[in-house]
Amino acid sequence: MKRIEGQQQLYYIEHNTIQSFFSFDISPYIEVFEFDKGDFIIQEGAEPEYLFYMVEGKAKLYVTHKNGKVSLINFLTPPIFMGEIELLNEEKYSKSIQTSSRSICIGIAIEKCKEKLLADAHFLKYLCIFLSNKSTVHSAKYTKHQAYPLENKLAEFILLSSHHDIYKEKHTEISDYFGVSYRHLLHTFAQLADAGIIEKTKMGYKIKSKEKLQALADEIK
Amino acid sequence: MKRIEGQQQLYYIEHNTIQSFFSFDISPYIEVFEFDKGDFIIQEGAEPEYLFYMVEGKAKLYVTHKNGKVSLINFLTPPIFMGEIELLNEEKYSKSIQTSSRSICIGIAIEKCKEKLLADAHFLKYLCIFLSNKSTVHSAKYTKHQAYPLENKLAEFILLSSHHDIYKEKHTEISDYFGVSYRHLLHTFAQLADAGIIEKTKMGYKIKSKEKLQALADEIK
DNA sequence: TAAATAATATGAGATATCTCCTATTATTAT
DNA sequence: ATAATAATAGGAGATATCTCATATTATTTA
Repeated sequence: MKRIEGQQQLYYIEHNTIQSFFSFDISPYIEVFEFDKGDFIIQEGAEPEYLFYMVEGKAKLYVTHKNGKVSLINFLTPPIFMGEIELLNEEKYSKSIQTSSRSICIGIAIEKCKEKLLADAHFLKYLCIFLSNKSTVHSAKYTKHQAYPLENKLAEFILLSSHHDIYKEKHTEISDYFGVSYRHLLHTFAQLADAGIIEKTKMGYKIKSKEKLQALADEIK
Repeated sequence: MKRIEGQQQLYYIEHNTIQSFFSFDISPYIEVFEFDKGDFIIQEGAEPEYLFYMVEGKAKLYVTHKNGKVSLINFLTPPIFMGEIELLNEEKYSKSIQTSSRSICIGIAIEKCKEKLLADAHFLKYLCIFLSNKSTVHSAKYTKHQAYPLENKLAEFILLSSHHDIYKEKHTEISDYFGVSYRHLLHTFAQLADAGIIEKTKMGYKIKSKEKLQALADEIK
């Protein structure tokens, strides 16, 4: 992680709509950070210092369980706020956020302007909408995940994350995301391949029948 | 469902802190409703009319899946806002809320004061905190549920919902809540009974070993 | 460039959970 | 009070998913 300053810092601030969320001048309170691939933006248990707004890159939200199991809760893509929960409550970070590619985040120093933020109706309204959407998406995902077997959820996911009919995500990551074992994920891929719906190639999995994949995905609400 | 008016209406308004969430006089916009056991406060697909604040009673939040399966997402207990998501976004209700006992809700007519609400920093701050807590709880529940077998989650639930070491919830409801089949829930109860941890009586299940139950629950993060 | 680490792959057997079926007992509505 | 409906109960067999073990192949790091 490193601070970005000067000309480059200005670039990121001006090319993003960060100011539009606030009704006061936010510039005195912001810093721009660059995170390398694999860096942690936020670490479970650490003291919150910044409200982050990711403008470039890709990250993953994790939680660690007592039994050592790690759950990948979500993929985070810009533009997105991170650490807003800790802004609202006096708590340490309860989850980790790790980049999966080089990322740029605008950081708003919490200590310096928490009070201003929490009195700004414009910002709060935006934050409410953000939180409520998050809650909707989350709740949909949750009910889905408990009501359908992996085959259906995977079909939906393959359709969403493939490019030009090629799927090439990391199995280790995706098994975490779905909260299933690596082994079972592979089983399910093999199952889809056996049914002639996808095919394994050097490049990744090739979608052979979008219709059948869609039919499986459509069984989900 | 029936409107409560006059003296009784005043009672409910004054004995609750509803005014404290707003920085303007909310009284012109509110009505008090009484719902009988089993009534729907909110129905999936209906047009949002009120932001509800439940002050008495008990309710359940449901979603219906395409495949007909119904998931009990949560138990709602006062004081709690309901329909706040639909206040923030232009959407129909996406879930149903059904009372499980006679309930009293204060309803705030959305149409009449949506704009005032969304400009009130005091209310918005409270709503942000409410939404963020909801999100935290929800996310904890979600990751828990996908990382542990029913036995552990049930142990935790029995400890939480028993009174004087007697557990007596409806199996049908609880199997929905955990998103498992009724059959499997019974299996798991039988399993705990076989292990001598609980015992079935006419009154409900009696906890024989709080320690063992706690040990099972403690395996969860 | 060798060694270490992470990701992929697959077999075998165990466990958690599901569906379908069939009875019995409470509760609710006519 | 009777019929209808909802809740409880448990058997049997299927399926989804897990754990553990073991190789092979990429990718990263010293």
